Amino acid sequence: MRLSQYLITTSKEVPKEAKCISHKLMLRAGLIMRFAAGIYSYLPLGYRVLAKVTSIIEEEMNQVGAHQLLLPFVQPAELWKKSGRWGNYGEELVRFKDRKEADFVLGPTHEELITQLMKHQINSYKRLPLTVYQIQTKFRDEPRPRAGVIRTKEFLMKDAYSFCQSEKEQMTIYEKMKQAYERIFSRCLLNYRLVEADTGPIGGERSDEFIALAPLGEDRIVECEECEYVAKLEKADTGFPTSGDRCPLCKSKIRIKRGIEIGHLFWLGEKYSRSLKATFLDRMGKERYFVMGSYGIGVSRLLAAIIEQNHDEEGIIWPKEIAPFQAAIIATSPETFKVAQEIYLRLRRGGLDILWDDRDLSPGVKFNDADIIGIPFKIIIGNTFLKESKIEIKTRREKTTVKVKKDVVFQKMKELVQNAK
RNA sequence: CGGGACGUAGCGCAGUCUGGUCUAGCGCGCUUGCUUUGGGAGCAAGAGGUCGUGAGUUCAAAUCUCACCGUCCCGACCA
Repeated sequence: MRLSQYLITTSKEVPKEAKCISHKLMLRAGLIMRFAAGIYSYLPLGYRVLAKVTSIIEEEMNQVGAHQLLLPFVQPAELWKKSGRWGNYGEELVRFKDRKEADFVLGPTHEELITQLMKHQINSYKRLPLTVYQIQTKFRDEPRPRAGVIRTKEFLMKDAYSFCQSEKEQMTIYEKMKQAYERIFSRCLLNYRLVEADTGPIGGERSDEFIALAPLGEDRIVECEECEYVAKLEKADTGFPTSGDRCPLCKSKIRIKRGIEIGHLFWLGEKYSRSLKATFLDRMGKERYFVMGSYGIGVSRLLAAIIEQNHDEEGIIWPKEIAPFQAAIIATSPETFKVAQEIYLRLRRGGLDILWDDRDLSPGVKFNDADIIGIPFKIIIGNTFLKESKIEIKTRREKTTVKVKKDVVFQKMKELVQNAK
């Protein structure tokens, strides 16, 4: 991509609305723009990052045999009345009437719809177990959106639903999904904890949450300094502990930490299949309710969590799998413009995703832009090239530099990208 | 929804207390030209504002009063 032809607007100054690091950096790097409280659009650069995260999630979901589909965002209220959530989901549920005065909701989650879908699609145990997922915009009319993209009214979510014939089968899926989540969050370079949680308005019998550690997080967890013990603050075995209290398991000191909820697993059991009368015929020809699970990842929120844990003074430091571009090419003098172009074309032909900063600006501006955006490598063609015929490659995260000859830049870049975090 | 802060150019701010000097100013960014080119360059010339909205007080309102709208923070609530 030629930067001069791309929609990128970075900023030295921070809009005063932003208080937390990820929000500031997302605005400064020009990833998002706010239209109302908790309502954001993603600019091309932000969308690229969102797409990278999305594709990691898709890979891992497909890996565990989940099938991607797309449910409607606008949902008939009828199903919500059947499940009982029309009455008890609360004001977060946006309701409206169409021109014929029929009730609808904007989907905050999709248990009702997917259950209804499966009720019609599956009627034999031979087709089970089955897991499906979608990546889609959700709407929840939050009383107080906050911290940029961490709590918004409209957000991108991956929601998966599993349908099984028994609790035992459901347990297997639940575990597989948990492992898939662990791989997803590791690929995002997130430091997270897995804790048991409340089921909330989704309901069901148990739930587990993935919490990315971050000081601005809304969730509090209790963690032992020595042993494995970790729990949500409100579910801790010792009432309402404070830092320095004793671990209920090993009596060492515990710590309170804050974090952002990035993923949630729900053991739904028959909650929705019963209320929507979704059944299949088992081996004995007997009608049975599906045993269900649902599994969410806040995709847009993930970006904020990743930035909270991967940044420095200069800006974002994207993990290589998430970076909008793998490298930025920067020519620091007019004489090296042609060489930069040549390298850009070479690397692009080789399949690397490159941002060529071909703007007529001073080098400092280009360095700073590449840094705030968080591009993992800067390929610098300037004085060093004119003097030593060498091209420099600087690593964003480790801040190291290597110098290479022009004709091996592609090879070296492939190697660096391969080994990068 | 309770408590607090804020709203002046695309962004960051000054001016508001004590009304007139404001035909509203500064920095960044933007446009044009020339010079520059290794960590946010220099000079020159420019463009850009219903001072959140509405009503009121006054000879006179960015400035005072009231109402409303919007934004952010803390809390409650929630994924």
